[in-house]
Amino acid sequence: MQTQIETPDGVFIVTFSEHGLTGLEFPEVERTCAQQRATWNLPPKTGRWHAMTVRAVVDILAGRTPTALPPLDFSIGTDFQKSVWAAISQIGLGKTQTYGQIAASIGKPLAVRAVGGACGANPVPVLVPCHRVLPKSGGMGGFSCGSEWKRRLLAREGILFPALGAALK
DNA sequence: GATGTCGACGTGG
DNA sequence: CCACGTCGACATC
Repeated sequence: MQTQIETPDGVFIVTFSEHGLTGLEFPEVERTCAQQRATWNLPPKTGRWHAMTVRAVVDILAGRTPTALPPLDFSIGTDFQKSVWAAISQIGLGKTQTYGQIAASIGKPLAVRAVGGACGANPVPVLVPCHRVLPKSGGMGGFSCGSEWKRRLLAREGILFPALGAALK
């Protein structure tokens, strides 16, 4: 089940399963009306999730900690990915972790690169703040949805990015 | 010090 | 196999 949510930053597209939120996409250049699916069309349960998602995303975009999150359905991921995502979800707003720290926190200090992979596979960016995971070296690392978004998200949380000109020291 | 190469990890193509 | 949203160690200038 797919629907959209509107924010000051554009229209995001979210996908729900029986158990919760399974996907979230950034506003893209392509914005066809084909996906128009009014919320009134959704089952009550999903409608509520939708409302929660809207509020959560808007809050985060505004740099505030969301009061409530919809249930997230990670069942689509592998065990490894689930543990990575769980670890990432615990990063507080305005804080950051390195890929290495995430790897260590799930008991696989060497699987750093694999963490990067799991981040990229994260179906629910923003809510699972994969953008708060930075390379130890100080750069910004990559971002599947476009590094521009990563930078913007971080900026909203008060993490002005040194890179992109200014050195990281 | 400043670079360069390499191995380790899980997933998907 | 190979390529990634990496890191740290070690080898060489």
